[in-house]
Amino acid sequence: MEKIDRKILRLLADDGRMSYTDLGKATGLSTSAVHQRVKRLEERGLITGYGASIDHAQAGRPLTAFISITPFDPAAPDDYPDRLADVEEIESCWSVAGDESYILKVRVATPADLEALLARVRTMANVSTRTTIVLSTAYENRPIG
Amino acid sequence: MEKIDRKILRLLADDGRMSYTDLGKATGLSTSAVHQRVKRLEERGLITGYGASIDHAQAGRPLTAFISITPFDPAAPDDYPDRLADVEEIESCWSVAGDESYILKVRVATPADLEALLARVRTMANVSTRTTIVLSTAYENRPIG
DNA sequence: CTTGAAAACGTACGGAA
DNA sequence: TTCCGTACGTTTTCAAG
Repeated sequence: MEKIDRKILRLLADDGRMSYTDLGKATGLSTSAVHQRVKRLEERGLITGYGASIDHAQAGRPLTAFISITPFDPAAPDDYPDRLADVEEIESCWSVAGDESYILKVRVATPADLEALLARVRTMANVSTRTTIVLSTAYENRPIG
Repeated sequence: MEKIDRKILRLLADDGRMSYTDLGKATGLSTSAVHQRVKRLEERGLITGYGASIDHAQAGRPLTAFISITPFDPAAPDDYPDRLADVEEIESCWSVAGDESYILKVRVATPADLEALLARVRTMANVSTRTTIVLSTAYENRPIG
């Protein structure tokens, strides 16, 4: 991939609403040229979508936590993401190599909600859990060069 | 906060480029009414920004990892986020309550890059590290209702 | 919240380097 | 190919009611 495309990705990661006009000025291309490049980046799947960043604390979910899960039954099928997909408190789900099998990132309103969520996760997925509470977020989802 | 604002947040989290026209149709408001609401949500800091989601694997950083860090000196000042802010491989930095003090989420191209990054983090911050490699991302930064 | 009007933007297409 | 200019419809934006 090319230098200008990288720059476009960086700019759009930083401000997904930047106009093609401004993208053009920033890259030294015409509006239509950047437009074509962005469309191509979308088609090739390099840009997977656009989203707004929400202040979840202000939006009613001030408590963030990581839940690491370990299956009770080592022979159990690895379909945790599917089984947990409907749990809206779960923001992210990674399969990992390490002490545990999966890591979930969750957002809830109160400790009581976290407790209830943990109970749900444990019974839905038949796993043991280890929870790490987030005290503060220094930065999150920074655009990466 | 109100039901319609919640809906707007959800829609924009899902598609940060949705037009005010479409937001209006989805919420039953006029274009300018949603426009005003969105601007107010931005001013109040509920919407902190807009971004494009990048396929980092395709963009040259296929390897994601979590690095948990523990200070060697328990009396050391808690300025790790600042000290590490210039390290572009670090996408997120959380202060946590648990076995460790901070969790970093990083993206690199190769295991060798991860090795070099770990060395940098250890010396820059005078910490010990525990690394968890991400095998696959089931979902990440899902919009939360 | 609505209307309304001007400016800016997205988008498609033909042609040039 | 990739890029540029033009042209048209749509969207954004900002008053004022």
